[in-house]
Amino acid sequence: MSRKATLKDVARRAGVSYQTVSKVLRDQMRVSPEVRERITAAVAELGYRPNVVARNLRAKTSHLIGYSWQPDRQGYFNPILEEFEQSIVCAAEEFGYHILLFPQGEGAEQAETYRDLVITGRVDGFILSGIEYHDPRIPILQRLQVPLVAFGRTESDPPSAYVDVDGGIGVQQAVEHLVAQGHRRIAALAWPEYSRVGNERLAGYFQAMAAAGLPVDPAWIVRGESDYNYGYMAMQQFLALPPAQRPTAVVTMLDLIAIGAMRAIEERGMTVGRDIAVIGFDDTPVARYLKPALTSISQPAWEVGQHVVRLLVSQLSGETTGCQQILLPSKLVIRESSLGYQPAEQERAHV
Amino acid sequence: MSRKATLKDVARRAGVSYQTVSKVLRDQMRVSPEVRERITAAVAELGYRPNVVARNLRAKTSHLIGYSWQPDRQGYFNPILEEFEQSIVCAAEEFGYHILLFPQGEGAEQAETYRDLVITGRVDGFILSGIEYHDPRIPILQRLQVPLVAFGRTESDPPSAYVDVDGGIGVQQAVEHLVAQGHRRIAALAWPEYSRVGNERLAGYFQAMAAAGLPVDPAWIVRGESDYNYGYMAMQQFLALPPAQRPTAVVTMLDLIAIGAMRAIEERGMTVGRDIAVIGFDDTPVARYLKPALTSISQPAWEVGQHVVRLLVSQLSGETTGCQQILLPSKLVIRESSLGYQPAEQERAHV
DNA sequence: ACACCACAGGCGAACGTTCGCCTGGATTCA
DNA sequence: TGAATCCAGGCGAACGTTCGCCTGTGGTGT
Repeated sequence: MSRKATLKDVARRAGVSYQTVSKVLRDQMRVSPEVRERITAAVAELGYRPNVVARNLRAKTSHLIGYSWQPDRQGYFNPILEEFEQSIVCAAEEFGYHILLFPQGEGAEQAETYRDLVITGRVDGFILSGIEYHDPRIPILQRLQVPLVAFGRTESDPPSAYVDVDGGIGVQQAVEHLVAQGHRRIAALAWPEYSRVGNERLAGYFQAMAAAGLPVDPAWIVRGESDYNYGYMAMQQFLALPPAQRPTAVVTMLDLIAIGAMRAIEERGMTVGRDIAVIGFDDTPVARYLKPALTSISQPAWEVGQHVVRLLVSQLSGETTGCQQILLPSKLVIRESSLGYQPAEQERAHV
Repeated sequence: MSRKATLKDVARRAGVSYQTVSKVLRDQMRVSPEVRERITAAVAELGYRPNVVARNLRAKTSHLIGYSWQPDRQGYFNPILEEFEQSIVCAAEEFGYHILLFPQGEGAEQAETYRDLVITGRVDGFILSGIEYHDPRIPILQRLQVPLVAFGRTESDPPSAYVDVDGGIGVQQAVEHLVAQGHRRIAALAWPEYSRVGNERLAGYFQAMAAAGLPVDPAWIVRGESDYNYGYMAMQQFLALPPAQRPTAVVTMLDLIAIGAMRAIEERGMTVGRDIAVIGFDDTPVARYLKPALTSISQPAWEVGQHVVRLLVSQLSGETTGCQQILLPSKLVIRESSLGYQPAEQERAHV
């Protein structure tokens, strides 16, 4: 095995032309059982495996899928994307594809990167995550006419394929759950207005509040970035409100934000759950081990990955099958941080 | 741009042979300024980029690096590997390589996967993580004569390249820190004996205890897997020991284990830090946000990735440069969970 | 004026496949 | 028995590069 065996080596050993070997191995040709036997024997003896580079050159394909992902800010963790990545790798393998990772660059340089990967024939298609409004990657790739599937709703024209999690449903469930626990003043720690994902989730909040016939005080909606401090500061802001206006429950966009909020509550000498309920998002692995255990909204990241790959492979094999846009529900996971609510004195008087 | 431009297209436009274009673009040939100008103009107009598949076929290379990684058990999170992965992707790109992900299979099937990736010419080399004693992947790849660099110490013969974090140093620092805080009975929540990484870290513990002249009670060493429950149960076990034998500080192998231990302490009505100090490992992003904030040992995962890629690329370019084994130090990050120790009455009497 | 050399640039071949068409011998049918 | 049919298998070409060698021209030294 000093040199890798090629079709010609196998052919010489089997006493046929190398093209015949190629065809037989791919079941493209009927041959006598005897010849077939000689060929398979030669393949086994030489340990022959087709050279994918040569194959790809001929077929103008690479059987590689590019996965564009943005390196996380230091210290920010995203278990959802981690699970998603594992999912697409496993799914791709089943279809005979592999995942090529590349970091997402900035602006024009980024466009060049995509163009390069496509034009140089490195990848056959793309998977994108972290889709935001007017994501610049979509038009770039559409102009290159390369198949793509996004994890996240896209609003391009023509429409492009995507799979997304309906975060609104989870938030809606969360609000309903809080209402059932007796909460009436429910706040939301949202993301900035430019965040598509954040707005979709927030919509679930408004919908559920309206459905429950509860008013929404503008002071209950605070927007900020994905970090602990935002949750901490925003909760302090809530706690500074007069008791009658102060929310008794908070829905957040991220577990880390929820953790910040929980800390602010505790530092005020209050108890999370009993005094103020807190709900996170993503159901980070540690959520269940926090004290109190954090109620959170979990995303079916694995399923998303499976669907994404399935859609992309169907595009790559030329099938223009119907619906290329899939929405999966998120799901509320109830734990201690949203249980045990005991309204304060004046509250109970009101009810 | 309906069809991708090739060397021949550029050559036709520039009025030279396509081989000349190839050589000029790679600076392998001196040409008249005039011809060079015509060629670069043609390249720009056609948006030509060399087809990497064809190039790789000719050069018998793929410029792809395989990264073998084991899908995590559900709910287990490993921010270290996440950071490591991002690091190798970025570093590889700088050298003109890309990272190909593939899930690690089991046993014989696994060997077949590696063989396939190499023999079919898909990847030029491998990066491995999660190295354990007698890792089966090393001999497989060595037999295939394919360059590899591991994240984790290997003890193969002939030796193979690796980069690893010296976890022992961090544990040593942790113990020294605990001793400085006044602790004398320090326990260790270790990993099973088959864990190479665990044993290396535990060695740091023994070394530091010996250096401080402190005896180690066998009851203080407990072994278990990487989960919350192990930390929780083991700590309960410690708490059941008679006060004079009970450890006042615990060093663990993972933040999640430390979290379990903290919970057991709190449930017993004791205070982490003041009564019993707890130290984690990996410095997970949430560690600083726990209550109390968790002292932990951080690994320079990003640097490890940079070194791994550098070593691999040097192997791939045929350089047999000297030292191919690098050990980077881990570092103790002190937070509340190991501060504020106040020995109980009888302890102070002893001192 | 002749041999020599440097150098710009061309040309054929090779990398390992896959694809489409061709060939020649055996089989079938009238 | 002759022509039409079938089928196993061969052959040349192509995918887009890179590599090594060859050629022709212009300049230089004697």
